[in-house]
Amino acid sequence: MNLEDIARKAGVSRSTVSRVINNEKYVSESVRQRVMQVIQQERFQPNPAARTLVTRRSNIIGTAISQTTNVFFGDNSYYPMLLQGIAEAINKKNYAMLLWLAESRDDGVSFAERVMRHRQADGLIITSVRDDDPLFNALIQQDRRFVMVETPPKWNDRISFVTVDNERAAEGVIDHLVAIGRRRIATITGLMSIRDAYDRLQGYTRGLHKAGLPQDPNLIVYGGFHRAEGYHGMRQLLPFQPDAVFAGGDTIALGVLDALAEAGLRVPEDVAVVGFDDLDVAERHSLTTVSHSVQRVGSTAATLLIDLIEGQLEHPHQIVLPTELVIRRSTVAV
Amino acid sequence: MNLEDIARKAGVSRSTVSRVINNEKYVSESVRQRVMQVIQQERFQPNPAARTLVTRRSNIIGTAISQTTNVFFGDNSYYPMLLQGIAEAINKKNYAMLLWLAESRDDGVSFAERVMRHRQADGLIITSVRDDDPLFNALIQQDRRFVMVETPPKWNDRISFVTVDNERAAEGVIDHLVAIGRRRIATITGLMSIRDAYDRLQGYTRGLHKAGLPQDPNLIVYGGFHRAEGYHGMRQLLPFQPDAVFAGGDTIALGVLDALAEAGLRVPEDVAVVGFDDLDVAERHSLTTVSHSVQRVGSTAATLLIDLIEGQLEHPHQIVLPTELVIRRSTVAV
DNA sequence: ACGTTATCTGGGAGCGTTCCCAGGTTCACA
DNA sequence: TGTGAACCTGGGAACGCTCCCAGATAACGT
Repeated sequence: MNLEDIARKAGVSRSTVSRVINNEKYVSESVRQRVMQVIQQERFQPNPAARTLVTRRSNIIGTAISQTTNVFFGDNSYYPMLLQGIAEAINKKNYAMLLWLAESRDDGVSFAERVMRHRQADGLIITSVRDDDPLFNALIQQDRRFVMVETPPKWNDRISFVTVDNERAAEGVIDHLVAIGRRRIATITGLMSIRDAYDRLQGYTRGLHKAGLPQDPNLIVYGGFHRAEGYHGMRQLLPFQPDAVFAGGDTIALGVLDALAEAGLRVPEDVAVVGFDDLDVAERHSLTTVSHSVQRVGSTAATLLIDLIEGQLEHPHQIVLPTELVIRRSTVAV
Repeated sequence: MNLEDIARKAGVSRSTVSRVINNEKYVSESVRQRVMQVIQQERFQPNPAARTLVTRRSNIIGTAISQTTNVFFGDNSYYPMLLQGIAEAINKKNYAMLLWLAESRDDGVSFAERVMRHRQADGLIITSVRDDDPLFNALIQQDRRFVMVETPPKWNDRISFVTVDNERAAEGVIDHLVAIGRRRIATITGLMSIRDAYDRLQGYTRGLHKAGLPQDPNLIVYGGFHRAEGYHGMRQLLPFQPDAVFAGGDTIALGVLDALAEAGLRVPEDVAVVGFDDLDVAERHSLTTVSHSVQRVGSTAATLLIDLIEGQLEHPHQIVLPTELVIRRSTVAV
């Protein structure tokens, strides 16, 4: 069943059917009605491949999450929330989403290669990219259209991205901790090869400086975004008796709470804890955290990408979303 | 850049380039080398739309998750795990995945309509379908190829699906609870309109019957798969003093634990708790549960679908994966 | 009445592949 | 040396759309 068939049944030409389907003007009302009826009756849907072939648009955008298995799910609802946000925006614009998840073990074909190989998408959303990410580099090299969630590895003003002001937000965290009287403020960072994590550390440093507090290297632990890393990080910090810990991500903070509970320390009386991202677990654990609506980041990124694709926005375009410090019982007892 | 361009540069014909790309025989080694070199040098990749147009294959499979926002993430890592499993299988076969997530509010276009509209996928994986699911019905009506994860609403031997033997597994749970001396065994079910939940309840009933225990209607609470529903369900059960609770899903079980903790009851001494699915949270909460590797369900479904698409398997095909009762501290104290 | 313009309709060309067939060469074997 | 099979290569046709142009008809102002 194709345009020609519909045309025959409606007693018009292929072109006219195409006009009706694409809602173009210059079709008389009576003809439009007749064609519509045939289309509905036959449950006709135009072949997307043929359409894509000529328009060079698939109305599909791709999302590539280049993280290993264990990060995607688990405590970490970051990616599901991001996906949900992307899906929302996409639906609104009548696009579809192609999803690639990296695996821990790459059997032969690398993740980047796999993503690059399928070229059906009009554009890509990528996230959690490291400095040396092969996908990132391949995209640039082959001049493919993409938007990053979070800040690009090396600041590059030719890249479009959506992020939050990590540095300023982190600084705000320190302000808060100082305000509630903490002086030995530690931090456990996320992966330093991810720009956001790095920026949060910068904010931490600036916050301490501003408050006139000394920076003790013993109070900085470099880690990753996993709960286990938060746990071990905190155990490493314990001997140095911090009275507050700023975790570079909520999942890390959960690990911190685990370690503190195990050590018999009270939160927030003995140690105040702050996270980042405001994942749904944060509320459940009464965790003070920096909120920036991960879903909103996702939908913003998708909307941006689609606007770029449709030429309604100039490339590159960069968006910094606001953050908000949500104060819960992990820093201020009720 | 297309086949013809490559052909010209390599001094051969379009057809020959096509043969090289598709790794067909009847191409001399020297020509193959020459063409390959040009392809690599130009970083040529064939246009997927054109290819799809003629082959009627996109090498894309779709996954539709028709659940509202709040189920997708949160405590519930079920879907992310499923996706990861699907992604693994898909990667292996060199397919890509199109993902649709339902939203809570449908703005105009329904979820089913949206999924049906995009016809790029060679087949679909659908999950968490209710009795009256419009997507389910539309797929059948329009004769689209699909595989269900979990048992179809009404047993229909024309549908391909992957599931576990929910009834038998649930029965095994009751056997275990009886074996550790429990007599007042309650259950909180998932959504009854989802077949799996219904089957688990059947297994519960059969288990009680087999053990010669009376079935007390007060000990059955009909709910949904959310943590909050587990919590409220348990509060509803408290007056009837059950000594064990079989939750129709791990997320429900978490809610049960919340309510028990709040009521000051000990697990498992006062009340034993069992879940279903063995999500990663189960281990963290030492929850006895029925394990069936959600990831494996996902990869099995994807593999099945691809085999059906490629004609290596007859449609319909139905797979029941094994389950295993994982005993942890929520039923047996150490 | 006649141009001029807006409205409507149809058909050819082309998007970039794969598939099929025809023709040419090479090779094994009688 | 002839003959059939296997091997290799090229070009036309088709997949189902959109885009462009040409032509027909209606509407309008002078």
